[in-house]
Amino acid sequence: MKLKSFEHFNCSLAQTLSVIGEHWTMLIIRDAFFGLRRFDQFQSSLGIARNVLSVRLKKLVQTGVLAKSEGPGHPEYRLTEKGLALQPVMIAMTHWGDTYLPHPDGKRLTFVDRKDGKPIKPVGIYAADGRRLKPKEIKAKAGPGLQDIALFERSVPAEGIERSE
Amino acid sequence: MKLKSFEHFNCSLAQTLSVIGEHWTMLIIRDAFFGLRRFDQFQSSLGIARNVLSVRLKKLVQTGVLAKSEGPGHPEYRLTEKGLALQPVMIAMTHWGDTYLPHPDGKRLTFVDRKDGKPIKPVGIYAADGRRLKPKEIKAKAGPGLQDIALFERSVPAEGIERSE
DNA sequence: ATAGATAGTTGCATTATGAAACTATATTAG
DNA sequence: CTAATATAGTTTCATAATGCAACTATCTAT
Repeated sequence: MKLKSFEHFNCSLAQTLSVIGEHWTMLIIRDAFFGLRRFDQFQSSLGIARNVLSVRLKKLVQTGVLAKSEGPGHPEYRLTEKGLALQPVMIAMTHWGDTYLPHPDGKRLTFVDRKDGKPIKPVGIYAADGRRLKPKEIKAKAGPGLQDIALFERSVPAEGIERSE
Repeated sequence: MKLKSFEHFNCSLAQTLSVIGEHWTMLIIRDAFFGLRRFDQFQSSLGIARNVLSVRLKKLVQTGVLAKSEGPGHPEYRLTEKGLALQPVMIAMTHWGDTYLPHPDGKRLTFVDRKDGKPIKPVGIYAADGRRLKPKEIKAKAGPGLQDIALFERSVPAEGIERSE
């Protein structure tokens, strides 16, 4: 009765969750984005149990999200390109929290373009021509990799994402 | 020794995770996006244990992500506006999985603009003028709600997101 | 070489999950 | 209206994951 893994789902979201979906993992990645690199930095920043941190870091290295420095000196963990690519996920989640679970005093963090200091465009879904799309203005289409289309087919005309015929 | 909650962190990402970060929760939300509404639909779609599903649904209703139908008839769970606003999170995660944990046969799903059927703009971070920004082209600035700036201050000059001076 | 700091590992108590059986409510068939 | 079935949970129990503290090992500085 192991904790059920999501890897068997043919679903990119489930695949992603199997890598970053465990307790603490996203917060470790956030810390890495903010420059933390060493075991004790993560540990004291998060208050995570050391054994759990150990397991999480190992898996993140194994899945290629973090790279562990080799050679002499204390180990350091840094985001790989694959890990850096999680930035939109992190910012989307942060933005949702800012909006729906806000701090009473106002925004905690703002993300700005380093070049000119202007805030980034709000996270969201945009059409090819740049229009901002609302949840129900989007459809999902099955691609070649969707073999087990059971769920997709079973879906009734959808709430938010209508399936394509 | 309860499972540690993230609510005490003054961090919008942690707040978000305290709502959607538990095992199974994001997949339930995905199913809701694809139109599933009833207990047994979620259960058989995911293969989740019924007691766990029960707990998850209760919490999602309590946090306002899902709304449970009242009155007679079998209960139905639907995304609220707050829940629909998780779409960018879901799509960002799906996109990352498509890119870095792909199915051998190709993309599983494509999201398209319902109006013209064209694929949406790739999920990412965009500058105010529309330029696509890479991870390291972004800085984080502390806002008024960031009272405990310990972590933020401790952060060394950052990997991916440089903190503002 | 020694002392302290950093990076883990080990062992144990508790909580959360997985699975199956059980109960309760709602719907359908007769 | 009643009986049968479907749906929506709850309960119980075994196991795995987490939290915590103590321990060991490795690295760094003096």
